[in-house]
Order: sequence, then C-alpha cells, then structure tokens
Amino acid sequence: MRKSRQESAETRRRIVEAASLEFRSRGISGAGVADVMAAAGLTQGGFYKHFESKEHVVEESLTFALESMVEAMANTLAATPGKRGLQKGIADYLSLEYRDDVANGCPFVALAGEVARSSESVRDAMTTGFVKMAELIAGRLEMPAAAARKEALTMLSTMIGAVTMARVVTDPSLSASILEQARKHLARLS
Amino acid sequence: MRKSRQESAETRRRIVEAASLEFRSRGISGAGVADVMAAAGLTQGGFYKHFESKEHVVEESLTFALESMVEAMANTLAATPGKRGLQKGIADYLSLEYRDDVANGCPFVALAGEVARSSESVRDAMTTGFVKMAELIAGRLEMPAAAARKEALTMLSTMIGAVTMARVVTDPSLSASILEQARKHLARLS
DNA sequence: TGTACATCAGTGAACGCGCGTTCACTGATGTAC
DNA sequence: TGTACATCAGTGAACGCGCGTTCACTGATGTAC
Repeated sequence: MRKSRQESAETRRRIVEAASLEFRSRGISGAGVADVMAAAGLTQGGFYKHFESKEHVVEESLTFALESMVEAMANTLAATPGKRGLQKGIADYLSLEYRDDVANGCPFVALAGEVARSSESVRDAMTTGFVKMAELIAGRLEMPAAAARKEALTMLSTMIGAVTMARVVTDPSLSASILEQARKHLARLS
Repeated sequence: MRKSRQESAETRRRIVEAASLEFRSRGISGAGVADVMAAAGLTQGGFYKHFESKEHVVEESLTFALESMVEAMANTLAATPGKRGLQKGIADYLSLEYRDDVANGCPFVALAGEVARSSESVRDAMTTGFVKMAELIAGRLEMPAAAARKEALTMLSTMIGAVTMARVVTDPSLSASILEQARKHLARLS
C-alpha cells in the first residue's frame, strides 16, 4: 500500500489540518492521535510514518492554524483600505459566528491556556503568530510605528480575552455583550 | 481510622484548596485525582468519601479559586478609595508577579480554555466569578452604572487576554510589554 | 523500455502506562441504651 | 457515665479503559541495471 511521494505529502498536509481542527475543538490533551488520524480518514498506526510524536504534530498544526488566521486577517485588511479595513477585521473576529466556529477559530482563544503549560517550541510557535497578528493590526493604526506596535498588543489582548470569556459564559446575552462592548471599544481606538 | 466531623470537614476544605492549585498549575485534564489528593497529603482512595467524581471537585475548586480572586480584588479596592484603588487592583493583576504565580493566579487565565469545553455547571461557576469581578470594577468607574457595567466587561477582557498571552509568549520583554501596555491603557480608562 | 528488488505509506493489533473509579479492610468516632 | 455496636474517613491495591507508541505485515511505488 505504499503511496507516491505526492500522495504522501498530501496525506501529511491533511493530518496537519485535521489536527489543527481537532486540537482547537477538543483541546490538545482532549484530542488523541487516533482522533486526529480518524479525522484525516486514516488509522492511528500510520501516524508515525509522518511525525515523530504527538508533540510534533501539535507544533505543526498550531503553526498551521495561526497562519490560517493571519492570512484571513490579512485578506480582510487587503479588501478594505485604512481604518475601515481594520474595523472589519476586528468586527469579524468579535462576531458571534467566529466565537462559535471553534474548530476553525482563533488558536489563542482555544489553546493559549494549554500552550502556556507546553514546551518552549510550542510556545514559540504561538509567539510567532501573536507577533504577526499584532503587526497586521499595528500597520493599520494611524499613529507612529512604535506607538502603533504597543497599542496593537493591547487591542489583541482585548480581542482574545473577549472571545475567550464569550465562549465560557453560559448567559447568551452576557456573551454577546462581551463581544459587542469589545467591538465598540476597539472601534473607538482604531 | 475514622475522623471526627470537624476533621473531616477540614480535610474536605484542604482537598478543594489543593485541587484549585493543582488545576490552575497543570490544567484540569493535566492534574489527576491522585495528584490532587497527594497535594492535600492524602491517598487517592479517600477522594470518593468527599466527592462523587472528579467533575464535582473541579466545579467546587473552580468556585473556590474564583472567590479567592474576587476577595483579593475586593480587599485591594477596600484599601484605597476611588479610581486609585481600581488602578492598584489592575496593576496587581497585570504584574509580573501575578503572571508568574500560576497556582494562586487568575482562574480565567489558567482555565478558561478548558472550561469553555466543560459541562454547563462548570461554565456556570466561572460565569458567576466573571460577573462578580466585572461588578467590582464597574463599581469604581466614574460613570453611570449601566455604562460602567459595559465598560468593565471590556476592561476585564483586556486584563484576561493580556495575562494569558504574557504567559504564552517566550520573549520576556514582549511578555512584559503586553502587561505594561495593558496597564497604561486601563489606567487611561479608569 | 523492461525486469527484479528494495522501500515504505498505511493497516490493525498489541504494548505498557496512567487515568478515574471501586473495593475490602482498619480502627477511631458517633450513637443507642 | 459506661458499654456495645454501627458508622465511616482514610488506606492501598485492583479494576477497566483509553492513551501514545510500537510492530509485523501488505502491496504499490521507486530504483538499479
């Protein structure tokens, strides 16, 4: 059943993507290697033909998820110039839809707690994604670059904290309110 | 080896407190019943004399941790009147020390990601803590009560997001910067 | 271009281990009289 | 107040189960000539 190089590379990509969905949905310790492989349409035994360990796919799938988010934000910004573009990007992030789309959603929100307790290499991967997101936001703030970089850190913190708590809270109107207030607040700043 | 009612109640309290430290340090799925009991100076078998299941101690220890944080914030506020008291509370929360004191630190930061994937009763417990924290902050904002309640939601989101990411990020100066910018930002608002 | 052999992606079962939970047991505490 | 018995907090071993990882095997692909 050996597969061609191309098929094998494609399979590997599928595992990484499936892992990024599974980990965001169930958490890193909540999603097992067998779950990830099943989500990719494979059986667990083959996992180690592509990755040394679960840890390795965690790192790679986290990077994948972060790059997807960065790309989505970059696309939104590219579609609308100036501060309006940034407000659109922020509004999308703080929407009810994005809050509820856990599997495809923000890796900071889904995994930051676990990542903070993970290995340096996994934390590095998330750090890189955080810096990229901050740079995207900073690039659209109408102020000197140094000030923009600092302001972006706080704006991102607010976005992450808001979606995190909006997912926790059991009262739907409180949850919506957390997102709405953050949206209004950040619209004022940007 | 039966213990007196008083000793038994004291043991139970000790398990709850140990659990609140263990879960915040290692995560809910990262800390086992045996770990919690060992941290309380007991063996695992006795756990079920006090709790029906792990789930029950998760809920109770989460409530304990949240109440500890609320009480600490309330004490800080009580010590200094007006906006100065709130700024002190926020600065303590956004300090390097609080960032690093994971075991005794903010349950939102340590556990919100896992709690979002937990049972309704566990999410309810965290919701209650969130509302209490928001009320404490709102009470010190110099604006109409309704506006204050809304503003507090965003301030709390910023605080939680900032400490969360400050714990993830591997670059120490970036981590400190996240906290510092959030502090400055919130001082402007309060 | 064709043939013979080596490689290796993927399967499915098995491995050891740690988890949450159960259980028989111990002996001090609580209760009934 | 004292005695006899029931209760139950805590121990330590065992339970079944799911996890990450390993392994023998299969058969299509890649390579050497």
